[in-house]
Amino acid sequence: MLDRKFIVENAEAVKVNCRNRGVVADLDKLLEIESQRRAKLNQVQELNRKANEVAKSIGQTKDAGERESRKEQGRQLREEKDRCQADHDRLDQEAHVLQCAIPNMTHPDAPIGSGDHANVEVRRGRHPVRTFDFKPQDHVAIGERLDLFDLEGGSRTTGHGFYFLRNEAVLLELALQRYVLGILVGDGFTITTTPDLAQDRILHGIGFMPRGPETQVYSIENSDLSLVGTAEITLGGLYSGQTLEDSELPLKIAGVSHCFRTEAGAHGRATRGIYRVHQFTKVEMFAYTLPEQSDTMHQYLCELECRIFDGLEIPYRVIDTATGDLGGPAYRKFDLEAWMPGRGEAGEWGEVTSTSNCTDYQSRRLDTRFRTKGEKGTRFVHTLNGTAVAITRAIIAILENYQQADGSVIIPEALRPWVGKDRITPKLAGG
RNA sequence: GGAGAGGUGGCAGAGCGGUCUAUUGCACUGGUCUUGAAAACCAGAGUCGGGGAAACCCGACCCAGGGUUCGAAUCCCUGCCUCUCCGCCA
Repeated sequence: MLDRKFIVENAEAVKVNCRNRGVVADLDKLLEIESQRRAKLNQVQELNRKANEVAKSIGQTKDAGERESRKEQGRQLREEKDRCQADHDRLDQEAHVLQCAIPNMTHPDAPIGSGDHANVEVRRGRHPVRTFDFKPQDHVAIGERLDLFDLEGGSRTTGHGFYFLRNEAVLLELALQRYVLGILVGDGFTITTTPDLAQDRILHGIGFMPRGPETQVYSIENSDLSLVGTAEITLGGLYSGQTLEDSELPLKIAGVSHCFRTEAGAHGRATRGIYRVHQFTKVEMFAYTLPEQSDTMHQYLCELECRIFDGLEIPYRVIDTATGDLGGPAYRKFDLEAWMPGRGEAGEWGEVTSTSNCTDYQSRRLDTRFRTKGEKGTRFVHTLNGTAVAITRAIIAILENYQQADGSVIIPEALRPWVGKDRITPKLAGG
């Protein structure tokens, strides 16, 4: 969320930003409520001051009658204060709801607009799109032929959108994790495995909406817990309420977790196979930085994602996401879209990773601050997140790009140490 | 799961209804002294919010949330967390 004082002082810029992002927010109402709240706050503080004064004087008063009359005065002041406080709290709550609906400000270089045409391709991966001398198949057909997924089994036990990985696909999942973790450790990340559940207030802070008809996540009944849609939630919540030292920033953490998403309202061609599923494994990168470091860190995370896919020798392009497609917390977002030759009529780009700079939007709600030595007070850290690897999407990219005319799939060299073979071939019938 | 102990400033650790504006020590910052440093001495110092050009003033904060009271770090209730012991378990 944005700072309330900032909103009041920059109302016009905030309005323009909402318009660019296609967000409807009642800013005028917020400004009105906020000014009422300020007035109430002053009343509360004044009444408190008076009541404190009275309470203090009673201890020093010897005369019994005088004490009684002061007590009565104190009682009345506190009662009046409580009424004002209740008014204030109600206004504060109202303002908070409106405030939460306002998206982050936007990086000046982010393209303005919405839809695919507005997004800008900023670079391509090192490996060009491969040309096939046969009609490439999609991952569903490849997986079926090589016995790599059981979609029906997932559907039977759990429901549509769930799956079993089988055979080499399991090894691929583990190999991908091991491959990126090696890179991340080498780059100074602290690697972690995270809880797959988090408290609703943490989900809120990150920008998710647990519970309610619009929710993107699954919630646990009779608790304040939800399954995480990404480790961004737990990694971002990790220092909630904490004050870090400026000397320990930037902090680079990676987390391996399962991701659970309801994907409410997402249907169509792209739901085929394991492209859009309700559960998958992901290695997520997260960074806490000083405000002046976040732009550089964002570029770095994007380059790291590129390095990971270049290392897998998969063609991709990088997209600078336009304002209309940015989620609420993001100040700027880059997506990596891998070439998926089996998709659509003649192949399509499909999102495989994404990295966002959320500036202080999340840290303000989660109350994650930093202290600068020699400086008074604290400031909010900047938070950034990026996908190191989302297993299912990466598997799709591998299978479709590495498929061979004979029906086999070559294992990317970078993964062979952990898969233990260089090619997936059809299983022998009856084997 | 059972029993017990405890959560107070960066850390250690007092306070048990109004002299708390939270004692004290260590660490920290500035100053005096010194060629420099150490020691000693003096002073200062938290966070959030409100007001102010500023000096500064005001409110809130002793794990969290409720309650009692004119007044709560202190008393009562609930929750969370930590530690010790026992049981159980991968």
